[in-house]
Amino acid sequence: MGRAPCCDNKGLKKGPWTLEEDKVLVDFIQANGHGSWRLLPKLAGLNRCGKSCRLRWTNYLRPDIKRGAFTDEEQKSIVQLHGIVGNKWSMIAAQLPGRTDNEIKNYWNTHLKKQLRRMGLDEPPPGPTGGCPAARHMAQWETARLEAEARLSLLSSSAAAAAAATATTTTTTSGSAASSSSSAAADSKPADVFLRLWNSDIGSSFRKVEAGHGPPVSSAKEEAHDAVKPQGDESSSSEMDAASAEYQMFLDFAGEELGLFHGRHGGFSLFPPLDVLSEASLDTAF
DNA sequence: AAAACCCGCAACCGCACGTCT
DNA sequence: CAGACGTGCGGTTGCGGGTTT
Repeated sequence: MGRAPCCDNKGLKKGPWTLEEDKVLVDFIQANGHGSWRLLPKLAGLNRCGKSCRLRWTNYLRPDIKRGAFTDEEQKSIVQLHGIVGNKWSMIAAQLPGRTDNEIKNYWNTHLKKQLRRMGLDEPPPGPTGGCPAARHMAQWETARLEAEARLSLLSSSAAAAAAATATTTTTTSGSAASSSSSAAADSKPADVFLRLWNSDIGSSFRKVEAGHGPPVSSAKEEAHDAVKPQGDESSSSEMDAASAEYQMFLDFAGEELGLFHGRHGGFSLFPPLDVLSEASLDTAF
């Protein structure tokens, strides 16, 4: 595809922004919005390329940017999300209000990477398909579990609310959340994907595994499993292997096929907006 | 006190993707 | 349908401040 070079215009200023430039940019955007970034510098009277303006605004000048040290909660979120989506900084940033992708990326590279190394965890190769398998699987498992629980809980409450409000309902909706979700399972809307998976054979096998062992595969076992086929430890039965494979199918299907764990424009969402979910649930449940 | 080194962060660069014509 | 354009993203670089020698 053809692609116009962006910042090759001679004479455009590069490097650190001055206070005056910042002020011009902020004033202009607050008055007019940013509109087309390419046109913005001309309209605002800045001798910068549009890309530079956008970067300055999104990473530094935006009023909703949270500055200062990352909290423990934020750190945990970053580590967990990184385990799931890899170096998808914008997706991670989307889960941390007020933080920019650039900030998170820098924080990861300068603090967390080192911290993990110090803790004896090898630095995971970035990306959903790489990394410490145990950490990644645990993070994915936890995400999938939370997602499913949230949906079940929402469906349950919305079904109850709708049943109370609508006495004329002919079809019975008083079943369990699972039965509600079963009807939802017939639908193929993205919001119901987790429930569909959760109620599938694959999902039920994982619920069984979780009930007995927590996450499907223990860290040590998984590490060994991934690195070299365990020789002495055959206690990891074929059942366990099958569960592990199904678990991976579950996550891969949700992630790869349906774009739940990644996607360029906000495809990843731990908890989609409630209104969207409730709407979809109500649509399909009733 | 000064040079060397280290570290964190802002900014740049180039690619990828979606939309428009 | 192909190419041009606009934008967003991730990786990398370079500068400035702090620390160590």
